[in-house]
Amino acid sequence: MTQIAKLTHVSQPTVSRVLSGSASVAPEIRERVLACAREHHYQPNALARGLQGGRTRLLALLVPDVSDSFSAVLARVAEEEARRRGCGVILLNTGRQGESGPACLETARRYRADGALAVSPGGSAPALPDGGLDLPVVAVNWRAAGLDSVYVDQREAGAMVACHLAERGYGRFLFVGGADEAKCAGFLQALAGRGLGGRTDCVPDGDGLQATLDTQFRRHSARTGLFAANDALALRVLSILRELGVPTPRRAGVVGFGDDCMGRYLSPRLSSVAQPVERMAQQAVERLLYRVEHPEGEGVLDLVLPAELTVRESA
Amino acid sequence: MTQIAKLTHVSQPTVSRVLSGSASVAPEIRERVLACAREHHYQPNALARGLQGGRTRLLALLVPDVSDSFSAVLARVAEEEARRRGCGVILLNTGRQGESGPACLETARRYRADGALAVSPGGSAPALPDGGLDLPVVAVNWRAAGLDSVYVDQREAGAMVACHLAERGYGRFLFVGGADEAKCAGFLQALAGRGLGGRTDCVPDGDGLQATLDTQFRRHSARTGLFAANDALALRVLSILRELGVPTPRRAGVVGFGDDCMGRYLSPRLSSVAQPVERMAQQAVERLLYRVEHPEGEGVLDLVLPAELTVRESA
DNA sequence: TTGTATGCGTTATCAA
DNA sequence: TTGATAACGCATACAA
Repeated sequence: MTQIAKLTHVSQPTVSRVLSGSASVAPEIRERVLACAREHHYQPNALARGLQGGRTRLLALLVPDVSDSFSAVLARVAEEEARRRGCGVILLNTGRQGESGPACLETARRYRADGALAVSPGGSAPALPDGGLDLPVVAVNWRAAGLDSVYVDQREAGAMVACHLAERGYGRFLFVGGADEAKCAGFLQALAGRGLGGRTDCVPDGDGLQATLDTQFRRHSARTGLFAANDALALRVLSILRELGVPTPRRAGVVGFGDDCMGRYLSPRLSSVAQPVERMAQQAVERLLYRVEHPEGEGVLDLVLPAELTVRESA
Repeated sequence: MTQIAKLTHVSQPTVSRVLSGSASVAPEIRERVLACAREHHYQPNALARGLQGGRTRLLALLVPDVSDSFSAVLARVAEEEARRRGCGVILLNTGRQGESGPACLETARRYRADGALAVSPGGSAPALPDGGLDLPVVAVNWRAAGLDSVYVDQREAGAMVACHLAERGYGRFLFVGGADEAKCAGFLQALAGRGLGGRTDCVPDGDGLQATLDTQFRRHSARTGLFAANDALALRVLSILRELGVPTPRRAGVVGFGDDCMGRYLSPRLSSVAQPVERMAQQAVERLLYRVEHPEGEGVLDLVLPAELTVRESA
């Protein structure tokens, strides 16, 4: 700006006023300054702006691992939306167990991010520090007490899957994944509600999965509906069932979660719970920026978006 | 720092010297300052640092779309590596055709990023501006003339696939994807080199894919080897072949690229070209930081990493 | 409508 | 070893 000021024979603040449009400037001066700025490819220094004003127009995106497909889509949409609104996004991987969470938050704070979008590892644990946050945070895909949250109700999603499988005539049910997940609870609860509680089981992900499923299918002859915690896991399950010679969906029905593994091109085409990731990302960014602009706003957003069960062939 | 200076009865520059370790300070003062800084959860202001020194310790990551699996993995590894070295990463989606490239670069420049990692849309087109860059850039996954580049040789990968398919006894060959891609050229060239040039064809991705493949398999009875430009496309191809009743891998062999769609859990398990994404990311970050620290360094890095063909059942 | 002066939080340069 | 002072690029308060 100082450069441009000299070249156009005005003061630096005047250049600032022209470029930021913060005050009215004589038309001829305005033109002269704008022309000069363009000619010299002037780009405002966001660091200086952030230092002077309180606002950096930088948003932190905290995800356990961007390379999982939910986070990846979230990252794309959130960044695009943020950029559309003049903000930059600083990406931070907190680790699958949230182990790098503290280090990530430190980084976000060093750059004085105006706010943060936070996806929780495991979909429910915090990964946020003990002390109160000193910047606005919107929780994405989990419900954080006292924090704005945008998420789908995984309990309900689990229940939805349970109903679907029950209606399809499966008489036994397996949840594949962490027993502590909300969708597992919803799944089991809904089945119990239908008097099917005794016919359910929960099998953990891991190397022993094939053996576990083998045992299950040897022991029980009933048609079994399986709900996998995510699509990648659902693929493994399908693969295992194939090896075990269990016909799908006749003997075993499989439903995935996330609808992100190209399910419609598999064989059998994978039924899966689809989440409105794009909408979550947009809503989260919108809310975050609202918070940034209205620091003393009250009330906590609790936005529950609906998941949809995409029924294909696998169940 | 000014705060801490007052509380510890020293000057602000002394606090700076303690916290940045840039000069020696009397042990007792050092301890006092450090204790005070910890107590008050002091975090250095990266904006001020960036403004004063020339370095922001901010890296820009330019990808066409973080939600494609290559970019997603790259983003994770690059960010982790960057953070390990004290740098933040600002994420920018340039668009599948690179349409937002200019806007992204502007953003990167506004934040005075020390350098950028750039993945090209389409794997070969630039997405970089006409004028010379004013910041160090490392091209990832494509070879950029005059720029440090880290990539796998897609021509060679294509040739590798061609050899594999030929050896497996396929007598006709199809590349599915953009005919302008390097791997397509390598694929066709290798086949021509084996005297099989007349038995090849290139079919574009798109809605007409099923019809095109149908025609191909009606017209030619030879066993056909197909090479898909990426794994997602390979899945579609497998799905189409299934509908067409073409047995895989007997009548048609399919090889994907990227090895990212859980190929080992499909049926048939997908053979695919695996890329060393992690190594590319690490090497790229390392080189970029080297450039940042040695601005006048000469020579251009041209690091070609080997791709590997993971042979499974589909071909 | 414009210019002068000041401050944002750091690091660097100089003296003491 | 320490402190006073300036500078980075910008926005704002105030005066003209």
